[in-house]
Order: sequence, then C-alpha cells, then structure tokens
Amino acid sequence: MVSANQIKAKQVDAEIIKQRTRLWLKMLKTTRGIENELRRKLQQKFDTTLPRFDVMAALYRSETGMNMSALSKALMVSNGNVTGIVERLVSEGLLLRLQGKEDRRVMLIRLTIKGQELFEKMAIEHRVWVDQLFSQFDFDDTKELMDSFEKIQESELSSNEK
Amino acid sequence: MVSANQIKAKQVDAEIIKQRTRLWLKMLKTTRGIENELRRKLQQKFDTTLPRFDVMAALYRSETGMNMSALSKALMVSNGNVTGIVERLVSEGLLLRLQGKEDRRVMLIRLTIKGQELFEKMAIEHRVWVDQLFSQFDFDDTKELMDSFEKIQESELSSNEK
DNA sequence: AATATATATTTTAAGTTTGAAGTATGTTGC
DNA sequence: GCAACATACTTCAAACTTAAAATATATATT
Repeated sequence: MVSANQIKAKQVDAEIIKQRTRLWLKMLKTTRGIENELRRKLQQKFDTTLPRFDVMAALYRSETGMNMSALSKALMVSNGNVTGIVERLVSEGLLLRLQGKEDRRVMLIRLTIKGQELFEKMAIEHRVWVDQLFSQFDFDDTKELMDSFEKIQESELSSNEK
Repeated sequence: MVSANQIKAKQVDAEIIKQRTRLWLKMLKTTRGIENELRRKLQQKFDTTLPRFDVMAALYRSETGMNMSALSKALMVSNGNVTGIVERLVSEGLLLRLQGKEDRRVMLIRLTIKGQELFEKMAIEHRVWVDQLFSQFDFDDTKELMDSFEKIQESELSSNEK
C-alpha cells in the first residue's frame, strides 16, 4: 500500500533531482562563458591561448617547478595533453624542461625568466578580468562559494572510487 | 598624502581580488572534475562522448528542434564545432537535419526516434550521477547557487559588450 | 640478479574546439 | 531591381583533448 505521504515524498525527490541537474547545466554554461571571455581577451591582448596561460599560471604559483603528473593533476586534464602544451611553450622559450636526477623518468618543468616576465604582465590583466566577473561577490560570498565547490569535489572523490 | 585608511583599503582590495581569482580557479577545477567524471561514465556505460550527449540533451529539451545557432548558443561553443558533432550524430541515425522552408539558410535539427530512445536511457543514469555529485545541496542551496551563477552571467554580459 | 610490477611520461589516433575565411541566402536602402 | 550589408551555416587549419598503447625507468619479489 502506498500512502499519500510516500507519493508526496517521491514528488519532492523528483523535483530536487531536476533542480540539481538544472544547477549543473547552469554551472557548466557559466564556466564556459567565463572561459570564452578570458580566452577572447588573452588572444586579443597577448596573442596566446587559455591552456597556455593555465599551464604558466600553475608553474608560476609553484616556486620550484612541477613535473608533468603534478601539472596534469592541477589542471585536471590528461597527461598527454600537458605534453603538447608544454612542448609548444618550451619551443617558444617560455618554459624549461629538466630531467630528474634521482628519478630519470620525471620531468621538472619551470618557467624561464622570459616566461616569468610574460606571465606577470598577463596576470595583472587577468586578475582584473576575473575580479570584474566576480565583482558581485564580497569576501564572505566568495568563502561560501568556495565551500560549495569544496563539497562538490568531495562528492567527486567518492564517486571516483567506483 | 596617503592616509592610513587608504593604505588599509588597498590591502583589503588586494585581498578580495586574490580571493576571487582563487574562487575562479576552484570553480574551473570543480567543473572539469565533474565533466571528467561524466565523460568517463558516458564512455563506459554508453560508449559515447560528452559533447554528443550535450547536443542530444539540448535537443531533447526543445520539443520542436533547434537550428545550429541556437544549439551553439545553448552549449556556449563555436558554430563550427556544432557542425561536426551534429554531422556525426546524423550519420549514426540519432539526429535529423531539415532545411528551413521560409529561410533556406537555417537548419532545423531534431532527434530521431532512435535518438530520443537512446537519450532517454542515458538521461536516466545521467540524472543519478549528477544528483549524487550535488547531493550535498538541498533545494534552497541549489536556488542560492543558481542565483550566484546568474550574477556571474550578468557580469559576463556586460563585459561582452566591450 | 632476473622477473614482475608499478610509475612517469610520450606517442598515437580519433574526436573536439576555436577563429577566420568562405558560401549561400536574406534584408535594406537606394 | 540591385548593390551593400547582414545572417546562418560550413569549411579549413591549427590547436587542444582524451584514452589507450608504447617507452623508459624504478621498485619489489623471488
């Protein structure tokens, strides 16, 4: 026998599932919008691409350099992907690739001086662009949103185990 | 002359800018994580790709079909991109492409019966996956997050004008 | 030491993505 | 009508991206 309450509960379940799906779509669309915007401006002002910028940004944040695995993990992209982008940046004289000493499998990637200088120029503008996109959020808002994303990432972790 | 208050204000400014940049990085990383997760599962369970699924999802939501421009706007990807994905889906018998009658430039894209049936099967699982990823958020949380993304999109709009 | 296993990275093929140029069709102003 | 412009879409080249296979090196087991 199915009670009225059980029927009601199912409707509420269906509603929240729909809502969460809508939220994901919105999140995806918003993120793509920001990426498109940043990509367009990076192209226009610095004649470079978003993936190149992202790699340089990750390297700039780390003082000592990063190996390929760390880079691909930080950017959430595949291993082979990083190989190509790093290659292009090396050939442009923006990155340095050094073979590990104790472990000769690992590659240590670092910005060259030229790379550092270019990145610093780009970062100044980039910060302004991002700051404007998120200008509606004050310090507390950003902390709350940060927490929300943190929660999602925790869910990702547990679903990765499967 | 620079007062102590002005110095303080600058420090607060710098802090919030940093915080917003951090927030954007987190948002990007979280979104990529979800995409990777969904991609993996779509591949594993249905031997299909994320862009294919996204196109089918957009078409399923619209009863009457969509033209190429509407599709590319809905998915926030370039026009030429949609052409390729639609082509593959048409060749697999999942989509239909009809030339517009009054305006012969526009292409009306619709799911075939086969496409609808396949999508419905995929959507059932997809909803569960998304529901789990966002399970930490109740109805009110989702509404709040929705509003936050809405705010960002408004900022995107105004920066697009430039 | 030899073998098996694991890890870090690159290579490869297929697919996706962009931005710009090209094609086809519509619309507007003269 | 027709030239100029605008719009919808496709094509193209280059870059990006993934998953899987291949390569090279390290670690563990016997």
